[in-house]
Amino acid sequence: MTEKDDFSLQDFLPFLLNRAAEDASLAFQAHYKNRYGMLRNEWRVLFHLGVFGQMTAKEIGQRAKIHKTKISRAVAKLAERRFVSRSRDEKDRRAEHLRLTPAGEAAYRDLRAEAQSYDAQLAARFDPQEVALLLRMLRKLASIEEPVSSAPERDRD
Amino acid sequence: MTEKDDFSLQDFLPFLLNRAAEDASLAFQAHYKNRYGMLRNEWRVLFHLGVFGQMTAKEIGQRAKIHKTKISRAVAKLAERRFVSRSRDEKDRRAEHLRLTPAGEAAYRDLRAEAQSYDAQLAARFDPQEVALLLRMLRKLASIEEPVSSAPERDRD
DNA sequence: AATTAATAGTTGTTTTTGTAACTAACAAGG
DNA sequence: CCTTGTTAGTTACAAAAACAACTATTAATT
Repeated sequence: MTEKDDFSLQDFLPFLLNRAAEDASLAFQAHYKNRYGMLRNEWRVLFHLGVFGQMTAKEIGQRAKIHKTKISRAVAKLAERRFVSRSRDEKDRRAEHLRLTPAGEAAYRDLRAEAQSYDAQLAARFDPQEVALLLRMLRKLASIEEPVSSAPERDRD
Repeated sequence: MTEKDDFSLQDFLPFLLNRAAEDASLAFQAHYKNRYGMLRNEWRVLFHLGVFGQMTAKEIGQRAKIHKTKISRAVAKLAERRFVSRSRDEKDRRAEHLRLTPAGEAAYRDLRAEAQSYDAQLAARFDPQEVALLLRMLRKLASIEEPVSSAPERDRD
């Protein structure tokens, strides 16, 4: 319609990123929410443990940039549902090592499969090299270091 | 770190998009939050009114894909602070036309300037044609129609 | 060793959000 | 008109997030 000036909301990156994130998350959200009653931070913690194996809450927080309060509550919920188990570090008894239980592993594998197929579905809407660029740009915006798989990244899976 | 399988969180679009959106929104958020005590939905409503002029809550909701409840609360807050004024539609007395007050216009212009300079700052981290592609992809993911430039305008909804 | 500072994680309290039920106005069919 | 259905917007209540204060343990300073 008639815009009053040259500013366009649809070109404003923070706005667009939030909208795209919301829309793109919706379908996946339904899975972890309906199937496992998980919250956003819970699947994030679950996935970090699934991908990286044993970690402390602090390490998850650093890697995912999630505040310790959120991690703590997400872990409490996951532990209550026997998806993660905790064990104190003997050297530093403040720290707690977290890992998935077999039930947690199962949930992770299930959701990971969903994630992969959903991701493929999203990516299929674009050319592969466009997707690669999108990922690189998003990682840069999110201050996530590039995966150091091999030489300068070119292709992914 | 040693990943246990071929799944990578940093390549998972919903995750990446959320992370990028959070990070990219942080600096701008500080402005509307600290300067005007606004919430996310409040600046969205303010911007829609600033960009498009008079609108009803329903129209804002459709355009921004924000639920009417959120709009209602955001408008109530903005009206309370005398940033927007409301007037009933005489033909349909359910509908309410919203518009910015002079104070609202001033806040909008101020925040718009912030938005533009912040956006330019973000965009400067990439090549212009990369940014254009990013915007196009994000709009597609967010189901936002392309801004009318070459193609004839298409009326939806 | 005693004091102070720092760190890992938790808990409590206040805001914000999400969901659904609600009111008021209009619309259509009988 | 009168029922039934729809729409615009609000409100109430439950769920979740944000922020800050707290405990327990370790590290640093004197």
